[in-house]
Amino acid sequence: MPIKIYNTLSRKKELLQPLEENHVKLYVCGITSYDYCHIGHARSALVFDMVVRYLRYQGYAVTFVRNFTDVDDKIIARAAEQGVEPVVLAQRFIHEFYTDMDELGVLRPDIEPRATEHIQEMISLTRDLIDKGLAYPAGGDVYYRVGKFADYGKLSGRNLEDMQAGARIEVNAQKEHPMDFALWKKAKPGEPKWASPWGEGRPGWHIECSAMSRKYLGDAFDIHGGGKDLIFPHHENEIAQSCGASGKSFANIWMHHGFVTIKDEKMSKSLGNFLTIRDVLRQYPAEVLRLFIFSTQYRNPLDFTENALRDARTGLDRIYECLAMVASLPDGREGEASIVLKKDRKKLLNLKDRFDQAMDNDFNTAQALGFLFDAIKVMNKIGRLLPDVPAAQDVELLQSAGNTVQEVSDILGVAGRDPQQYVEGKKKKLLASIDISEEEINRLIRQRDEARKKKDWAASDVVRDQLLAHNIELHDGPEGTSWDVKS
RNA sequence: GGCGACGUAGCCAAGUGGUAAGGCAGUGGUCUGCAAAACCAUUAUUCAGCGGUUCAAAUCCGCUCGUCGCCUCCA
Repeated sequence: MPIKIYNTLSRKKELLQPLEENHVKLYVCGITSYDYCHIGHARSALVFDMVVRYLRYQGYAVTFVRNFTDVDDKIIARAAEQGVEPVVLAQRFIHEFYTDMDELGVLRPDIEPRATEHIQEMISLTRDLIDKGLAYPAGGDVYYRVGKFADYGKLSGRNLEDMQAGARIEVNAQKEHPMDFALWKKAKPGEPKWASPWGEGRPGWHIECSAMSRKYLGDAFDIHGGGKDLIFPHHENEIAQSCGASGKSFANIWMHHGFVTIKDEKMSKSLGNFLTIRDVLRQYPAEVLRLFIFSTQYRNPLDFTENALRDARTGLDRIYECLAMVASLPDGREGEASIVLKKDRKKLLNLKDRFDQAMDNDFNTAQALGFLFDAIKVMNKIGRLLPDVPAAQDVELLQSAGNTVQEVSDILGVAGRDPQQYVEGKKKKLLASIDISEEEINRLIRQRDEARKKKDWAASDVVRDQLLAHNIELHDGPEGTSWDVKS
């Protein structure tokens, strides 16, 4: 099945047709490492993690490059505040980033280039642009001449005139045009600097992605991704640089994911409404966060609420509980009649196809999850209806559906733990949170049983309420009374 | 001011021309001494509003209202 991806450049869904047969080359803009990462960064990492996993599952070889911006104004400013060297600060937060990514179970990209290790490539790209008349040095800086690049504004759907009308850009006397942007910045005292044909300085932000994507993926590659906020100016400028220098096309498909919002407003440092990844991970396991992120299609905004996270946790429990049920199924017997309805059997057999279809349609994880939960509902129903000696074909159906659930969950990076251990582990964790011993619970249950035998319901209910006060709930079943910690 | 996205049940969210997936919550049922839990079933004559195109529209077109984003560093 062909995979369709929404391309920001054409504003349409397009067929993924890799330049190289069966090999997808993907470049994603990574973080500027000067602080802990927030949930928005987690969405970016998780979305592309899912994309890479899905493409590989569909048989593509994927070369995935994601950079680190480790020299930049914000890093320099923050380092100065803290009285450390910028490189030290950048290195520290790259380390913190890895801690978060590992906790989230994000697969490492194949190549993770750092800006400071590619200064020569940036200088040479800048020189190419000057040679072509697309850039000019001015007072130790080098600027890109946007007016010379005909397609400038094509990605973000703007033109130079409109942008100037509402521009809040400080006028820089050195620039020929207010929208010209820096490829190279002259060093100020005390800042990190490298030698260049234009004097000591450091690269501009946009040039690093052009230089590093060219080095590792070539002039043209398949997919370039990032958050919607990078469309302008970052990606627009990358296109101007890369296409300008190579005279060829650059990335074929531009993928941009939506923001994480809080109370429907973009999460950002300036608004002060951001949550770091570790803030959230303290309260919810990574798999819950993943399920939350994938509960909406990647291009839509995603509002962060306690309620949404709780829903995600309930959903994760459902997946694990279903898988645990399948794992504890008895052996079936050949020749027994099936109790499974034809339409339910079909639903289970079609799960993989439906999942793939949703994912092929611009990675519609929300729809894919809908199909997954639909199948789980059917599996639970069958599991409950199954007689003590079930038909072999019914057991096989559930086991095969369980395998499919496991397989598609892996693509989303959820349900990676042993389901029976998960269910037990959850119980243990709840057990640790109660203030009563198991002996005491069992003693009270025996006491209640005595009362119940005498049909002394009042006394029986007193015990039940007593246990409930300790968050213990009782289940009276045909085989006696069991108990659970209320979640 | 320019450009763009979005508006589907109490909440979240699919659906992109053929008569509204899924989840959470709610309601009913099974079970129970009564409960709880679990499971089963069920929940939008209707898709912000108004017009238009069409045999047929949540889906296409136009206008209105509302929300958000980009135009400055930002995932």
